[in-house]
Formats: sequence, structure tokens, C-alpha cells
Amino acid sequence: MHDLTLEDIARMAGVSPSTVSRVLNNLVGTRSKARERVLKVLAETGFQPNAAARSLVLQRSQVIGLLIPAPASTILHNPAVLQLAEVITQACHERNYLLSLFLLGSDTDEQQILPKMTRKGFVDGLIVRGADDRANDPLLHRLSESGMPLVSFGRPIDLDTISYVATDNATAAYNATAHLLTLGRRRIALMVGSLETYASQERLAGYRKALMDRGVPIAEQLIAVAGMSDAYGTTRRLLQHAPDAIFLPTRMALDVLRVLRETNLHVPDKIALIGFEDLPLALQTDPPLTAISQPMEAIGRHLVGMLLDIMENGAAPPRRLLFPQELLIRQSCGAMYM
Amino acid sequence: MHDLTLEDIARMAGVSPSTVSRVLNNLVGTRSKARERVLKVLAETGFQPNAAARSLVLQRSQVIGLLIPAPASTILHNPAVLQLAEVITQACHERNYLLSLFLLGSDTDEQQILPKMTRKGFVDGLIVRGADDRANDPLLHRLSESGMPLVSFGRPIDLDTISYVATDNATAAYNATAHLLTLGRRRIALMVGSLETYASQERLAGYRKALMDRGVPIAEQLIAVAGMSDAYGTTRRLLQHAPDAIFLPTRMALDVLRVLRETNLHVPDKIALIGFEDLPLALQTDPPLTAISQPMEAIGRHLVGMLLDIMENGAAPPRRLLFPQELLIRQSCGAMYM
DNA sequence: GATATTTATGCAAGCGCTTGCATTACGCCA
DNA sequence: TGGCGTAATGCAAGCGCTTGCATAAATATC
Repeated sequence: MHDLTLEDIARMAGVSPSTVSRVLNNLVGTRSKARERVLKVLAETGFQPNAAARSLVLQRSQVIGLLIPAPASTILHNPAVLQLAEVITQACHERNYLLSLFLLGSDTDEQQILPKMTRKGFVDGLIVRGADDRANDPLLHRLSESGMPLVSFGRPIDLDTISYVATDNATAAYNATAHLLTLGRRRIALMVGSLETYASQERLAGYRKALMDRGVPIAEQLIAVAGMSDAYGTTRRLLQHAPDAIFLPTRMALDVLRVLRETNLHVPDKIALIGFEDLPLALQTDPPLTAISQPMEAIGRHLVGMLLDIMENGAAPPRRLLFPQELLIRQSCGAMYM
Repeated sequence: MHDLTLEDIARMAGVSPSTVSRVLNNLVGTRSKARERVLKVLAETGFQPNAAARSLVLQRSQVIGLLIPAPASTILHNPAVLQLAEVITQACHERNYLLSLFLLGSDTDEQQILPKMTRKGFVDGLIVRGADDRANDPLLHRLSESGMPLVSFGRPIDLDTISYVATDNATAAYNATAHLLTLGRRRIALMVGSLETYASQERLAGYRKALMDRGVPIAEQLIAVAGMSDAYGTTRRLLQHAPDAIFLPTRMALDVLRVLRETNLHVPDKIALIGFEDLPLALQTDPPLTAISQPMEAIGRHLVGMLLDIMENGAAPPRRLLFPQELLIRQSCGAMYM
């Protein structure tokens, strides 16, 4: 038994395929009697039109792709991207699009997958978790060249033709640093995951500016780069320079807290902590971590809004949107006790 | 300027569309001179054939869908599903399929999305994160009825027609409990996230059996159900019954550890801990958490293997596969000190 | 009740690709 | 060089749907 087609339904309902199509797409008046019969058959059979045929004739698939360049390590420690995926999924559904997620593990994946992703008739547009670092710049380049409607979450490096939504890490870091200064901290350490990422550079800049604006000297020893695996060691080294606050990637909070417990540095009495991202983890640490939060809901909505706009009106000129971030005060920064 | 089609390429290369198609699909001998010209044009234009047209004529899209029923809370605390997604993505690429992830947030999503997912010509088959609890049983039912090739990760409840891959939670819990007993623990507490899930029921059964086999009395007060938000309180209550070990969902480890620190119960000297899942978190806790680990790599491979098999040979009879799990001994169970 | 107007329906083309079949070009051997 | 087998190529149909156009039916108008 072959799969049902429009034609089968038409025969069963005693009408022409066109009529069935029109019923399916609601472009037939409600008072038609044929309509009733078709509807009945449709319900009985549970018929769903063939997606490929539909896409072919309509020249669009009603599917949007979300590309996540993510070697295992990255994504597992970064639930934020998942939250983004959820928000975007929701936003797409509201606009009657389907959101399809694609994981890009290795570089070979990328070579293999990208050409397929940019085929017409597959997805109508692409949202990319862009430019975490220079490494995925070529990806954006290639996507951009493909002509596929595209928006990036995160500002692309060296590429000013791509529309993007990003968050203002510089201001956020500035504000967080200022907050710590207001609380009386003077030796504020900064841990970043890498200096290759735009985000880190912006945070560093915001941090520096806040210190300078207040006339607090910048101690280069208090600035450290730490990967996931050496967060513990890096923290220990940092402690030799007697910081009274640490500004850190939230995913490293557990390692940092462990060091502080081991060295009997009470948080926040002796040392204050602020995380760069508001992951679920921030609520589970002891004490709960004050963290910078991105307005994910709004970001997601604007990403898909922007993409749909580009799909309708073309990609020029590129759209840009910068979102402010918010400092969520919990206990690790000491402000609760003032 | 309209998008390029096979016909355009054919014209540019001075051949017929059929020839271009054959070059694209590598079913033309290598010594053809036309082939060279086509290849050249293809390279120059970066042409990619229209995916919808291809799917339509071939009656398959070379895309597999991974359906993730995941309200935000669930997925954010459960990176395991992401690991699965990565493994499956990889396995699909190796088999020349594209893996497309779909998040099912709300129930309304489900109503809206499922019909689209089961359309022919969209995906060729579906992998579902099945039956975490009764709640998504209807989902599996509907998918099953749609006739779409389907495999479930996790054993479906009340449904014996669906092929699945699952892990042997009962044996794993049995072994972990036995391990604790061997280490001299006698008052082993069990925290589960819910009693609605198959997984929890199996764990509970394995736990009970291990105790009975060793003649250790089962204390019902040592068995507790805790959600993410009341893990802390539940742990405190549990402590009133003086457990010397706790068997817990890994994602609750931080809360449990906090209670134990606050009550000065040293892990593992005073109390041993074992987590049900080996999340990245297990390595970051202090002390690192002994945990049960699923062979994700193998599971992922078999899920796609099974699905492709079903796509080729039909769904009957349903395939079933049960994987053993492994106890990863770290410091929280005390075995390191023996 | 006859005509004009609106609304529902059917016909057929076509979206961009693949592929069976018929045809042509090619290389080989005598 | 002619005849043969094989490989390369082109033609045209068709995958399942939508939609412009023409026609038929239903409704409104006088």
C-alpha cells in the first residue's frame, strides 16, 4: 500500500485534487459542501501532504535552521545555547515556522554539512551561533556567500555584511565591575575563558574602563586566562595576588569555589564573586552566584524577526542589534549584606 | 536573478540536464569530457541542487529527525540528552544522513509540530527521547500511528510495538547498591526524581533487590522522591534517618553536598554518594561523584542503525536493545580509600 | 424569471530534479 | 575500413503538490 496523496484523497471525496488542496490551505469558502466531504476524508485518513512536493512548488519549506557550532565540550558546559534554542523554537512556532537544530561537531562535519544546509528548498533561512572565536569565522563567511538568508547571534569578527544580534558585554562588565567597586572591593580579578573571543575582549575592555574611571590601578596579575580544565590551578595562582573579588565564567564557579573553601576564604566576606553568564548552575552554588544575565527571550524573538525580515526584504543593509545585560544580584557579591 | 537550476548549469556546460544530474550523482564514467566541463561549471557556480525537488523525486530526504520532548527545566539540567544528540549527529553523518533536532517545548508545540514532522518528504525517520514518564506516552502513540519509521531511546510505557534502545537501570542500580554494601554501608538512602518514570521504578527495584539479596532490611524512610527545587529540603529530612550512603540523581548533587557540608557529614567518610547519571557535573563536585555511566557512543550508533534498518526493512517485528551501564568509581563512594 | 455577479470547482501546467529507454559516439578487433 | 559492443548522452515522463485560467454552480439583483 503506497502512501496517500492528494489525488487519493480527492478520489475518496469525489472531488478534484485542486479542491483538496484548497481545503487543506483554507482558501475555499466555508459554505461549500465539497469542503465537508473532504474534511471528513482528511480526518479519517489523517492525511498529511508531502512536504517535499509542497516545498518544491511553493519555493519555501517553512523551516528555519539553527546552526550550533559545538564540539562536545563547549555545548555540554554551556546550557545557554539550549535556552536560546528553546526560545527560538517557540518564536518560530508562533510565526508558523518549524525550527530545526543542527549540531556542527567537527570540522569534517562542517565540510560535509554546510553545502547541504545551504541548498534551496531545505531551510528558508539560518540562524547561527556566530563567532565565539575566530575559529568559526570561515563558517560565517561561507554561509554568507551562499546567499542563504542569515542572522548571527553574536557579533561576527571581520565581517560587516552579516546581520546580527549581540549583547553588550562591555557595558555589562563595566557595570559589574563598578558594582564591586561600589561595594568597596579594590583588587578585582578577572578570569576569562579565552582572549580569542569577542566576548572576552569586550569584557576585558569594560572591566578596564570601570577601574580607570574610578582611578583604581589595574593589576595585570589579576587578569587570567583559564580553560575548563585548569580553572582550579588558575584560581590558586590568582589567589597569590590577594584579590578581594573575582569576575569569572560561571561554568568555572565550582572549581573556584572549591579553591576558596580549601583556602578558607569566605564568599562573600573575604572575596566576592560574579559570573559572566546566568546559567542554572548559578542558583545551585553555595552561595548562589551573582551573575550577568542576557535577555534571552528578547534576543530569540529578535533573531527570528530579523531573519524573517531578511527573507522577505533581502539582506541589505545588514541589521544590527545590541542588547543590554542585567546584573542579577545574589549572595556571592556581598551586596545582600549591605 | 533567479536561483540556479540544473538546467542553467546544463546550458552553461553545453550538455543536457540529465548529464549534469549524473555528474552530480557520480554515475557517469570518469573518462567523459562532458564531465569535466560540468565539473568546472559546478565549481565556478557553487551550485547545489534543490533539496525539495530531489526529495520529491527520490522519495526520501536523507534527513533523520531527533525529537526532544523538553520543557526548559528538563533539558537544561540534563546535558545527557545533548551528548546523545552529538553522538547521533555523528553517526548520521557517517551514514550520509543529516540529523535534524526538534525541541518540543509545550504541549501546544506538540499539537502543532507533530503533524508536520510526520509528513512524508520531510524526514525519513525519527528518533525520539521516549517515555521519560507517562506524560509523553501519547506522543509515542501518535508517532507510531503515523507510520513514520521510529525508534525510541528509553523503553516506552504500555507500547510494545515500538523499537527501542534502553539502558538497564535495574541492574545498574543493583550493582551500585551492592557496591555500597560491599563497602560496609548499611543504611543506604535512595532519592529519585519521580516515581512516574520507568527509569526510577527500575532503579528502585534494583536497589531493593540488592538489599534483599544481602539480607539488609529495607527502610522505607530512606526512600525519597525529590524534585529539582526541593532537593535541599528532602536531603535534610533524609538525614534524620541517619543514612550512611545516598543514591541520588546527579543533577541534585550540589544541593545534597551543601546539606552535608552544613551538617558536617564528610563525604565519603561519614556518608557515601553515588549519582545515577554521569553528567559533566559529576567531575566538578567536591569530592568528584561516583556515578553510573551509560555507553552513549554505542547507544547512539545503535539508535541510528536500528532506524535505518527499519527504514529499509519495515518496522515489524520491533527491535529491542538493552545496554548495560557502568559504575564509574570516583571519590564520593569511598572505594578509593580502601 | 432572466440576467448579472459572486463563489466554488476542475483542468492543466509547472516547480527542479532523477531515470528508463532510445539514440549516438566511441573504442576495438578483424 | 566496416561492424560490433560498450559507454555516454539526450529525451521525456513523472515525483505530489499549488495556482492561473476557464467553466460551472450558486446567489443576488431587478
